Amino acid sequence: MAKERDDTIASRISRVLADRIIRGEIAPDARLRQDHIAEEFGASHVPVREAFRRLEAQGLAISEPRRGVRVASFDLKEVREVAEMRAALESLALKHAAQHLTPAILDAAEEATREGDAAADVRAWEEANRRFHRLILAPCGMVRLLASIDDLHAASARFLFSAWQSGWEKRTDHDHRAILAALRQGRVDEAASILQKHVQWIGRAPVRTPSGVTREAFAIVG
Amino acid sequence: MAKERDDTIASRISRVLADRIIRGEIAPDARLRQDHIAEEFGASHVPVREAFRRLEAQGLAISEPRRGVRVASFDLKEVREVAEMRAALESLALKHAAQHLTPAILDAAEEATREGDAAADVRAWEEANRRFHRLILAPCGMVRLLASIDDLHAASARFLFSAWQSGWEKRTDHDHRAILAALRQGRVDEAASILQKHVQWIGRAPVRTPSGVTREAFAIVG
DNA sequence: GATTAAAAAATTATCTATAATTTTAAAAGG
DNA sequence: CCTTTTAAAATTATAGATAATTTTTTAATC
Repeated sequence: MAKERDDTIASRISRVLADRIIRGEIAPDARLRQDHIAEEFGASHVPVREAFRRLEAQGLAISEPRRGVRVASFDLKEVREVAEMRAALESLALKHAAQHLTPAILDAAEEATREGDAAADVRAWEEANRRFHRLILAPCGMVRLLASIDDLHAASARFLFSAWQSGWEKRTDHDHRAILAALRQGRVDEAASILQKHVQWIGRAPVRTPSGVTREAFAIVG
Repeated sequence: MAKERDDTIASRISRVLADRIIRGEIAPDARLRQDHIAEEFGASHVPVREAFRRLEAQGLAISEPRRGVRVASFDLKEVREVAEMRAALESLALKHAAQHLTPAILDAAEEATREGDAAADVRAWEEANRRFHRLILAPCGMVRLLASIDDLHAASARFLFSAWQSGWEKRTDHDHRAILAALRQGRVDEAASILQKHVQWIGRAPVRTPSGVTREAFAIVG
């Protein structure tokens, strides 16, 4: 088994912290204390601080000089912002990816859609959904664009896990199928157009806060 | 004058290095040696390493574990990629900014256009051009989107300075004026459409390499 | 009892020092 | 003379220590 990756301690810490923030294990506005994290990972704070800079760049943490780092908070406005950015960038990526899509890739994407439909919880659905998008977009081969889209997907997942802490109901993803159908027939613009609307669909879910109040939470569900 | 900003040594170093990379003072693929940089700034390598992580996130540097950091190289493909990303994101920003644009802002943008037309060298033109774009886009108030656009502008500037090391010729920016005219008349979609084509316009310039060979360089000139 | 002031504790930002790795230079062999 | 091997220098990555700042706690005052 691959025990040691060729990566640094800092990148490992940033990956684990990013994951925790996305999954909501660390709450928005919670402080990220470098010494505590360093101790947990059996490292010094130097790599921890480097990890912080990366989380900052990904929009997952906010750093204030001399006052430390805290988990970035978010609101409906930012959910909308991420949705629109995803719509713009993913449709761009799809237009370039289209010509490189093979039947095998489209089949894999269809399989991912089926897995998403069958998913029993949010986490499984998110994984399958992200895989679908990655599959049809990656062939564009635009490194920078794909990196930006990945960061936006991380933000999306965070919104989603925050809104649907529990109670996921299965549903058939008609958009994904319509996108695949259009791509199979070479109707690229139509596929991009469906994708654009698809990722802008914002779902609502009731959320019980610790204080017992029930408020409404929003998230991108595409 | 403001002697000390409320920011950290790491952010100061990252800003200075970013500037140098953008201006082409440090060549693509050149190694960034942490101890040397630390010494130059009278600091230790801890803040230097933090600065590296930020440059990495901005796409200005590439880090390979245990092998150090080097200035990111780029090619025509990436110039195109950045142009397309800018087209997608800037038109999105403009659509949202439009409703918040005031006559004062549009006048300031027109002034920036005039300054760009009158610019004697690339650097002055780039500064004015970036100001124009910032002015008409910032009112969208979408923090994340604007941050992404800023990073893309940095990349654009780098391409530009690399291509036009010398020999800038003045030209009247008809696109900027057409965009302003459309915005003044409330024709937002038309303005966004012109902007979209505008930033995808890729200019060509002959460049003499150190070895004496003359090749063609490409850059976004919008 | 709430508010302000002072002291203590915790935390950040940075530097100096050390081990591990990579790059460069030199030497040996074909 | 070119290739491979070995040794030296440079460089990265990390740890441990220290000064400065912020936060928390405790005490004092209104």
